[in-house]
Amino acid sequence: MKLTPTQGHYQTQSPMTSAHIAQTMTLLYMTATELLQTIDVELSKNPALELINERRCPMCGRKLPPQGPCSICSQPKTLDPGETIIFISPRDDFFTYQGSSSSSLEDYPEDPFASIQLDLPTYVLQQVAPDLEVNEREIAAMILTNLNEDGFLTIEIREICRFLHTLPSKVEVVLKKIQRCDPLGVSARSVKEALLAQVEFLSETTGIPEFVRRAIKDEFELLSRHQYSELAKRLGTTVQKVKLVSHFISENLNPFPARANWGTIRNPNDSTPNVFHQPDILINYLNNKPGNPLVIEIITPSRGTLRINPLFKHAVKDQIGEKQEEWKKDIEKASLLIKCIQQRNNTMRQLMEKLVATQKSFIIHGDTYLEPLTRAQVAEELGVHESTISRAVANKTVQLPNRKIIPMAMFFDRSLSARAILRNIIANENYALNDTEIQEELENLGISVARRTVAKYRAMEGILPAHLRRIEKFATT
DNA sequence: CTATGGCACGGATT
DNA sequence: AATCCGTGCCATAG
Repeated sequence: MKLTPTQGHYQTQSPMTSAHIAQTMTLLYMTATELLQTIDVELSKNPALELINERRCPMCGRKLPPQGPCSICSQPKTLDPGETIIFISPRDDFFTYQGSSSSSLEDYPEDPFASIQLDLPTYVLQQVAPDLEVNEREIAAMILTNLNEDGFLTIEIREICRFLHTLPSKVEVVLKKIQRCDPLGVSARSVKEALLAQVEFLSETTGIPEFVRRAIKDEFELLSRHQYSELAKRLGTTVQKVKLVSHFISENLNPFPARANWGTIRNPNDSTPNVFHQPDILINYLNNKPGNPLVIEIITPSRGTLRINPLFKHAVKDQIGEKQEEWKKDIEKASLLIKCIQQRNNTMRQLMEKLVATQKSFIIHGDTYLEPLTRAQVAEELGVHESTISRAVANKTVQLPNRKIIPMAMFFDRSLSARAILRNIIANENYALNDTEIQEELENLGISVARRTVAKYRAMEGILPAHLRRIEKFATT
């Protein structure tokens, strides 16, 4: 692994040991959430490692103001001068960050091709409709028309009551029904409520670890800050168990019901719930204004800055014999961890630079603009091994400016844009085109795929074959 | 007879 | 070495 000359930054790069490389690799695999957990583990068992309550830039180590990125390291650079701001962002507020939520979806440029998808209210309505009493319908309608883009209810229950002349208890009933629909927890009034709704639903089919409910219900604040020891105390249990709880939550629950992956294919009979982890990368427009440069925020979890405890380091000298050896090892391990985290940040940033440079229009304009890209290409351009990129991409998610959360691997999807165009062709067809005709149409647009492949794409998008579309879309009996 | 889906093969990707 | 993806061939449903 070699350093690229473009990195004019200040990391002190000492020669790498094999242990260093190995650990960097494992850290790369981890999502932000997992990384936080390993750091916590390390902190608790390694006395040489210390967390100081001070914001510092993870790249260069400068002190930072309470908010915002490092002014030096976030300078737009190299590939894309003046266009993209990219920085590593230390955060601790895991379940609560959401960028600034003021902007609504309408503000964003539409993908001219990606036009046909159900909007959230319709999609949910289709699911609840069979379960609703007649007099519950208008309540449901009102709830569903007052959701924001994350799927939260933006209106007070009593307002609904006043408007529809009904009882709060009635509204609650409908609300409960809606919350059981596909973006599980949709129509909740807070992250907390959304999570609880999801727990309720899951508990019917699978087991829920103990304390999960209580942790969310009563100690949500502590939970979202990952303050395990305090949490354990309050719940009257061990830190171990609390970690299990936290892990369960991040694996199985989604704090923002409608934000995950909305608008891609969704298969009603596919039982895997629409759950994604917290994003590891946030992409936004500067000041949330479309048209502004992109701001890439790479999340690195921390409540402060990690460093080697100077007192401990000092104390080593006074120790003798075995004890000293042991302590030295601790220091070594601690500094290794810190270096590896830096390395991880560095790799992630380089990767994102490349990714944004090539996939910018995808990020801004949507699926159809995805450029074909392989991990191998990126690896070569960055001069790192393929597996490094694979690891960096695996299991991570990215939140786009339109606030959808997508798996990072989507940047490498070979057929996404072809499928998006296919969707569009079918949306605009005048009669039900068969697969061969679609294939020709795609050929005209410069996409050559086999007829058989068209069928596959169609299936992936959940689009019916021609003869069935004829009945459904064009009522030609 | 035509349109589509299943299975399996081979090359690319991870 | 394992997996994914596009494709061709063939069976079958309409």
